[in-house]
Amino acid sequence: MEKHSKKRDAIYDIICSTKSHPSAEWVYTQVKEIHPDISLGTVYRNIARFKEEGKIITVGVVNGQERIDGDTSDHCHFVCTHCGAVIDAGAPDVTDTYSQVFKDIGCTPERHNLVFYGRCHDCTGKRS
Amino acid sequence: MEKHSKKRDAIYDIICSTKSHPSAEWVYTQVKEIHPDISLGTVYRNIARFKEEGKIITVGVVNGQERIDGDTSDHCHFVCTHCGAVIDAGAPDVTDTYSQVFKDIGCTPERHNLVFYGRCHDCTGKRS
DNA sequence: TCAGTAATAAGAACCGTTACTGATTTACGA
DNA sequence: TCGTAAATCAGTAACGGTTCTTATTACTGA
Repeated sequence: MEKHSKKRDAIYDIICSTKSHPSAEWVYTQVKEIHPDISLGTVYRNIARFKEEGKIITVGVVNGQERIDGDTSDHCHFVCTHCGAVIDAGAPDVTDTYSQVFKDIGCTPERHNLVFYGRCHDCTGKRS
Repeated sequence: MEKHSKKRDAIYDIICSTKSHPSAEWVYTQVKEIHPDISLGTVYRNIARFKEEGKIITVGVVNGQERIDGDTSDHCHFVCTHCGAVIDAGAPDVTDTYSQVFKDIGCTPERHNLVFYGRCHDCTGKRS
């Protein structure tokens, strides 16, 4: 019997309504506009729950903060090393390429994460 | 003019002499056997330096700890979600596949990181 | 030897995240 | 619409990996 929670729904809605691949902190500030009494712990707790339920995925850690994605479809990401933006970058099909490799080392891959690093469109050409 | 440092050399040697893709903590305990007065801060500082110099790369964050690799050649990794082991998994050739994607979104990738997750050979079939 | 500079040890500070506790909200049957 | 139990939450303390600070030490060239 899964109980519903307005705050949990709000957290999930905000995660799914953005393509910015947000951090917990960002989600927290956004939910706070709707539920000013929300706690950062609630955001973390529900993000962990969504991950366990497979409703969201983690993109990776950028500048020490974990970034999440409400889009669980098979796709990879581009991380700007200058401004920290995380951008969708299409769907890979690399698993087949590596099937023999994993047979050799006896590993059973369940998922993978392909991340490119570089400068995003806005940061290309910037000085510092 | 790069100055000589026995401890820095020891840190680098240990990183390069293992294929375990260690954490800073692991490197610290290893260097401590040679230099008992080594400081954890020194390990972190020199790891950061090696990264800047391009002498090592970071594999990713496993269980909250950053894992590094002295092998800077083009290859990807397998992370065991059960025991946390990081294993080399051959060389990818995915950049070409994505060249058009990056033209579309205007990003200039410099490097990438492909990580597979699952159970390693030893952990396949284990219960908990 | 000496001055100047880089590297270091020790530990405090930092910061994202997690755990805990008591209060509040939710689902659901009466 | 109530009452009740379980789920959820706010607030906050604690945790742990990493970074920063400061005093000290080691190295280099003169």
